Amino acid sequence: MTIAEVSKQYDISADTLRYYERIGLIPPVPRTQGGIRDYDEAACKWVELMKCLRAAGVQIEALVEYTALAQQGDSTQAQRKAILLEQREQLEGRIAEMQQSLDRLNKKIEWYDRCEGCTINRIRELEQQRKG
Amino acid sequence: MTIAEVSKQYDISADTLRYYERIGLIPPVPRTQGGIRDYDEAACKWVELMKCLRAAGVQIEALVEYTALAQQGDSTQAQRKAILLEQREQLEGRIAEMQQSLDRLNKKIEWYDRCEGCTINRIRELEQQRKG
DNA sequence: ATATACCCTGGAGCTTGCTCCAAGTCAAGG
DNA sequence: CCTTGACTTGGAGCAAGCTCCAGGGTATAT
Repeated sequence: MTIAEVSKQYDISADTLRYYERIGLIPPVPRTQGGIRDYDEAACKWVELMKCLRAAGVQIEALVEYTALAQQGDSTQAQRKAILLEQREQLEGRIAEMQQSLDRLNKKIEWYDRCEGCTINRIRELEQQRKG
Repeated sequence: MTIAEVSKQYDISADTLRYYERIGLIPPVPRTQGGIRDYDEAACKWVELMKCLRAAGVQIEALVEYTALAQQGDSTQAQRKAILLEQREQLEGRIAEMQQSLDRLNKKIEWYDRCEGCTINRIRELEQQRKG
């Protein structure tokens, strides 16, 4: 698969794919004898995993470390697992935080719903600003 | 309340608090006659709300717009509500995406659990790389 | 009054994560 | 062979969101 095809399939720009490889977020991609990237299935899977974890806000640094360890083979399994556990914890934390913010947002929206079209709005708004 | 106290209470740097006011993410904070910020309850509430929504990844731009509208009074309620609805939708989307990534991460971790301490690790790792 | 600690503004600098570009190479059609 | 278009690298540029700093004002204690 060429970089353009992978780019299209996973909706990641070719520049970003090259960038990811450059910084070690994905392992070196196989090349044709002419030096052109030729993504195999393993490379594609890696791209897809990284896209997924990056979308969740996992820091590139942690993923780079994970990728580097994976390339060093078997003996690094425990370390790799530790990274995943750490990232899972952080991700769970972020999700919980976002859930709280969502609740907060819902309450704000409910308040707007209740006051819609009512002439006392301004007073309530002032109250809102003053005590909650 | 001085900026240092607010900074401590909400765990936001004084620089960031000034920055937020500068860009209009929070409305102008009351000042002493000497020109020093003196946060009142309304200002603190605003800080707290913005901290919450920012932590959830809501774009500063949308929050700035919301704050600007709020300062224009009553007539902007519908617009403010529209912003919140839009941001809620985006937030729900991000949470769902992160939940998927979490599931993915959990599967990866389970795989490490299953293979822990087993000599066939390397083979499975290769299989993993090749087909899953 | 002067030392010390905190506050002010405006603007420059930094980090993360891309994104774009120049100059050159590779590959497939005519 | 030559054109056309996609691919290559290294490095510069960019956007968001802070973070830091110089130069100066304020406030409180001695």
